[in-house]
Amino acid sequence: MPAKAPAQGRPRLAEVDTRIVDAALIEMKDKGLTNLTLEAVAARAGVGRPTIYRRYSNKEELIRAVLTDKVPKLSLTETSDVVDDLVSMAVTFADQLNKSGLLSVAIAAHAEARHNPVMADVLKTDYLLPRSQSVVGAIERALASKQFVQVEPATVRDLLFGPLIYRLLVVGEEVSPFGLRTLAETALSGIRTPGGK
Amino acid sequence: MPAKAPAQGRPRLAEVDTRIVDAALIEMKDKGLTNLTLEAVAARAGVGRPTIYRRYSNKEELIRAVLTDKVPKLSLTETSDVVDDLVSMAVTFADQLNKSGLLSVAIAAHAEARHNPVMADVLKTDYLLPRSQSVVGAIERALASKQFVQVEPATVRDLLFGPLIYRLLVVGEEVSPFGLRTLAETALSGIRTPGGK
Amino acid sequence: MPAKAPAQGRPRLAEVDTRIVDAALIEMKDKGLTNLTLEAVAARAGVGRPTIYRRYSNKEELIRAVLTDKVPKLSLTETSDVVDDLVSMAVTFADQLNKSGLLSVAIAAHAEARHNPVMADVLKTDYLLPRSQSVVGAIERALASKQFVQVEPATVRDLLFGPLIYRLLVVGEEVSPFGLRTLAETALSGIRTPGGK
Amino acid sequence: MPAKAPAQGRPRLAEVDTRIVDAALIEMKDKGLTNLTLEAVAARAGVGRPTIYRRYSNKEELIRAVLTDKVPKLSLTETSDVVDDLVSMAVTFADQLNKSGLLSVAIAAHAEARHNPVMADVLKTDYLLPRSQSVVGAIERALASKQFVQVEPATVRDLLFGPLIYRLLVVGEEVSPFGLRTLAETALSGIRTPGGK
DNA sequence: ACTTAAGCGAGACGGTACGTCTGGTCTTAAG
DNA sequence: CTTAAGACCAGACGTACCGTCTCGCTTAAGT
Repeated sequence: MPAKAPAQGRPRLAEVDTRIVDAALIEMKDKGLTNLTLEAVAARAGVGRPTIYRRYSNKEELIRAVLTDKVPKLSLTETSDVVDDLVSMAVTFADQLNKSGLLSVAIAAHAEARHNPVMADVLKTDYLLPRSQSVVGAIERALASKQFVQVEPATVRDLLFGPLIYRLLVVGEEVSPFGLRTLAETALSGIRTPGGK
Repeated sequence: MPAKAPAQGRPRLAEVDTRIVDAALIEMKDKGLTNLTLEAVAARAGVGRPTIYRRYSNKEELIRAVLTDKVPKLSLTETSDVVDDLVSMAVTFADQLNKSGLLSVAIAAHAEARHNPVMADVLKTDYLLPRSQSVVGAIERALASKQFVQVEPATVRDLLFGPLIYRLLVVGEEVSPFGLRTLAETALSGIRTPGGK
Repeated sequence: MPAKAPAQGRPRLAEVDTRIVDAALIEMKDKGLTNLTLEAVAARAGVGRPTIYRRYSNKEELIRAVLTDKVPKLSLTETSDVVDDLVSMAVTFADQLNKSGLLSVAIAAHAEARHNPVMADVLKTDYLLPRSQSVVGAIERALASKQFVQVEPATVRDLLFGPLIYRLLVVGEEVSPFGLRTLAETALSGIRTPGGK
Repeated sequence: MPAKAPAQGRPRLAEVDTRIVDAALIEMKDKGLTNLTLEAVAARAGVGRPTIYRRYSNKEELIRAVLTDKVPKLSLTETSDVVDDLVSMAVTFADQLNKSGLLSVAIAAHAEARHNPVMADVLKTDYLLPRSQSVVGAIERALASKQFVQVEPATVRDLLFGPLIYRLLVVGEEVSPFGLRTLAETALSGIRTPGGK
């Protein structure tokens, strides 16, 4: 979300907002976070550099906006099988993240966050927090319905997302959604209660 | 490994090699890959910038050298319990990687590799390949001894490392080796054969 | 004269132009053309290095600007005595050139021009051409008024400036304007018509 | 003249001396003093850079050597006409200097000397001093024989060399020895005694 | 309808880092 | 001790971006 415009004067063009974020996304996918230049973003968006800075006070803020706007939401379809809901959510998310080209951006942002408090805050506030709602809810529902043996919710989260992200990151592009689903199911199989459906 | 020096003329000082790589490691941990400057590396190493370029033709090559030299080797202790060997190896590796500050460097390198064929090659050649030997060997031994149900070796790898890396990356610093071990064991529990010790 | 700024965008600060050329002049006098560094010019002018390159694409262009802006014009006072006008002009010019510290710069530029077509063009276009107007005019007036025996204008020019420049160059700093005047008059005495006033 | 070699050990190759100075001369003519690099001299001479530094402690010393070795001596042919001897000497010298390509080197050295005491000393000691012997002698003989009106010897020198050097420097390459002679004779004509031959 | 505050593209500005080149010094192996 | 080769530190080169700052112009909202 860009910094908000003052009330007076000419209003900002909404179209410019989207041109900037779209251009930034393409540039990130092309060049990576390291080699991302606002100059190229501005050129691709057909915009002056100050027009970007008017909205985002620095590169981090722009990255934040891209992550916020473009990373897929976690879509939770609630069926009778709680565990299957979890798996579907995680697989869909990982696959979309990978296909959209944002996987590497998100991962690079996490790495950057280690040395960069601003980026850490960006991630926590705009990336993880809004997404953890769905995940934690679904996990707690699964735990409550005794689908899982007694484990920490964080453990479920790590078993669910860890292998998916790791495989996508290490292997590269070509991973089928089916393979991902199998992997996620296998990862969770160790903590499923024997009687669970 | 730096570009090799010619046979003739004054030989390169080995000490300079190590000063450069050590300084680079510290700078990476301090600033992150994105904000790594060879100027700062040179200053910290007490070396002229051209002396770095004599060894590494660009930033990527230097990062390659750091990853090659400084990322811990996978130390495999062979006991009677093959699965425990695997877990120990992975936990030790992940913990060392995290504690040494190289986790974020390695992860950022993976993200970078998505857009940068040179970096992709660096990772494949100098990072993954030499380490996969031990892992693949141990996994195949575990499979052969029927400790695991019949799965792809890659699945074992992803279940083993995925959750560990994911947790360290997402959570941040403070994860105890004990917590890591529990996580890894839980991840593998789903593919262990019932009768296996 | 700096490369002209585009019409659009923020206009260049005229003050920066003068700060750069003034700083360059001081540096040239201090260090000589050989040891002139744009880094030092930029520092003295309180300006970033790219700001200089925006105006002058290289060192030669900057030197051209200094020669164009700072070398004294030939001031011709027209009295009844045409020859005295010539002498005054030459002596004043040589003395100012020497005192301003630009003598060595101009001479070094001439030497450089032997190997450097760009510099040769700089000299011809910005240094000699605009100054030759006055000289040629005055010489032709002197020839027309029969003050001189019949000689080439170029001969007059060389007799007039040659000894002055040579003395200043070879001897060094301390030459009085009076000595210069005597020298110039002596040089021309050989071509003056006997009856001439 | 290079710094003298120690008595002990392997003697220096005399051939290396000449290869260096010859290469330096060619490079100077090609590139000018400003762009002269010892690297290029060494390469052209087929010699290591330290081999040059062993003989000449810096660039100035090498230039000194070239000026000393390669600038033509003033050859004074003593005939009955003292003034004609002077003119011949000056014209021959200027013409050779020009044709050898060393004119610009010598001039650049003079300009450099303004800011560089070492170069000033080089010129005074190795260039001007050994040559002024002949000139001063010839001038004093001319003065003694009443060929000239009473003037300073320095004035004669400046009238003689000034116009020649100036013309060669300003005009460029194509000046005939005959034109030079005429110019020199004209310059001196103003101080010749009426009765002189 | 007219003022006014801000948006906008372009590009200047002081900096910082890049990757390269040279200067003068030093170190090696071979002679 | 000399030689050719080449490493070493230092520092300048010309270029690319950064984040900020004007400029001339356009565009709404509020008088």
